[in-house]
Amino acid sequence: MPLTMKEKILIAAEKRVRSAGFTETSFRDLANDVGIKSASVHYHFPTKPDLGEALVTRYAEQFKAELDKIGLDDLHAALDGFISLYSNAFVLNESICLCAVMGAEAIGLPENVNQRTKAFFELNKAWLEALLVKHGVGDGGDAASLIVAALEGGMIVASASNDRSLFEQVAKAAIRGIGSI
Amino acid sequence: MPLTMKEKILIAAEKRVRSAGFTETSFRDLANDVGIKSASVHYHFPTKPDLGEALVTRYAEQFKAELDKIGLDDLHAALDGFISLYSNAFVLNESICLCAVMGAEAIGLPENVNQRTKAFFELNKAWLEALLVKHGVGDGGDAASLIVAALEGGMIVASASNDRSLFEQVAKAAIRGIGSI
DNA sequence: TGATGTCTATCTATCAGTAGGTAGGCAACA
DNA sequence: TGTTGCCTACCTACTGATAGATAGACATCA
Repeated sequence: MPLTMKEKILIAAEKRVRSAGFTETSFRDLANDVGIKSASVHYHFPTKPDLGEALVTRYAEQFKAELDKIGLDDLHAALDGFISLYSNAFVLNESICLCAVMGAEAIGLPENVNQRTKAFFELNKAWLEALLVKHGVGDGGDAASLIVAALEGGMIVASASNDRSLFEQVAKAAIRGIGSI
Repeated sequence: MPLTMKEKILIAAEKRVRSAGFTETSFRDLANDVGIKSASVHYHFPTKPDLGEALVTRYAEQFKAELDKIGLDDLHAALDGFISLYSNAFVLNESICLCAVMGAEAIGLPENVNQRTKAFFELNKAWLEALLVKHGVGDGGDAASLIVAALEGGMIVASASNDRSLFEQVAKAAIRGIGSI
């Protein structure tokens, strides 16, 4: 089945938002990307908050699908898999996690978008916490929060510094610190 | 000595950028904030990259001045002082760390701004690393990177979630994890 | 079968508002 | 007199959003 126009717009929007931010992403740019006019983008997403909400919802769903593929039996393999998801989401000079961008812009963003962003972070923490509890490591909650925050923050520091190794350093340190938290 | 107009503009700009982002901050808004016209703002900061660079430079200098006030002899007191700086920088629904915002927008920002943002992160890591080394804790570098990333990321997650306690949870977990990293 | 109505997805054209930036003038002050 | 700091007035480009039209698909009904 070929992509629907709605899906094409979301793909283009994700790319732009993850590299330039939500506010900097315009309906005209997206229209150009997919080969229609900006008025037609408004047909699919009446307002910008509508677009933002759909974008984060879709991102979280895809992320969840990837999480569900990770086996939980081997603690270290699972943690490696988790970090790989973040690592793949971070391409130097191209993109960082959609929700890191949305989170940083949060204060000026519509409430419906922030709610979806919050849900993304909760999804991640819940998955991690379940994994840690299953293996009797840490107290669960705190370690999970720390890891998610460190990975998101690590992406931002590494992106601003134009140095991918900074993200990898943070990711490794986060894993190594587990158990003592 | 009363504030110079340049200083007033920087204060207004910092407030706006930290709550709404750099791209969303306009010369007109700033002019309005300080009671002059936008053309006059251009007199002090010819272009937007000029403004951004001055903004981050000033922020880093002020942060460094605060860091220098923290005594290094007591490890835990020093860590508490460090985290307080971040904690004070984070006011729910009002502002997060300037460099968290700049870092998240980094890909679409002028290079001179990114360089200053990078310098801010390096400043923080160097201070932390020196503290940890002095007390023979951790291997220094990795733990310092993890803490900075976690604090920046913690602010973003907490801001998007509209829940300040998330930041505090991350901050505590980051400190507790020290030594094992 | 053919006419009628409705829905989808797009178009053109336009709106008011705002963006960053510039030219040139004016007044205070060293 | 020259510099500083601000002004008015303007420019071009772009923003999100809307109105109104249209072509084609499909379904209902005489």
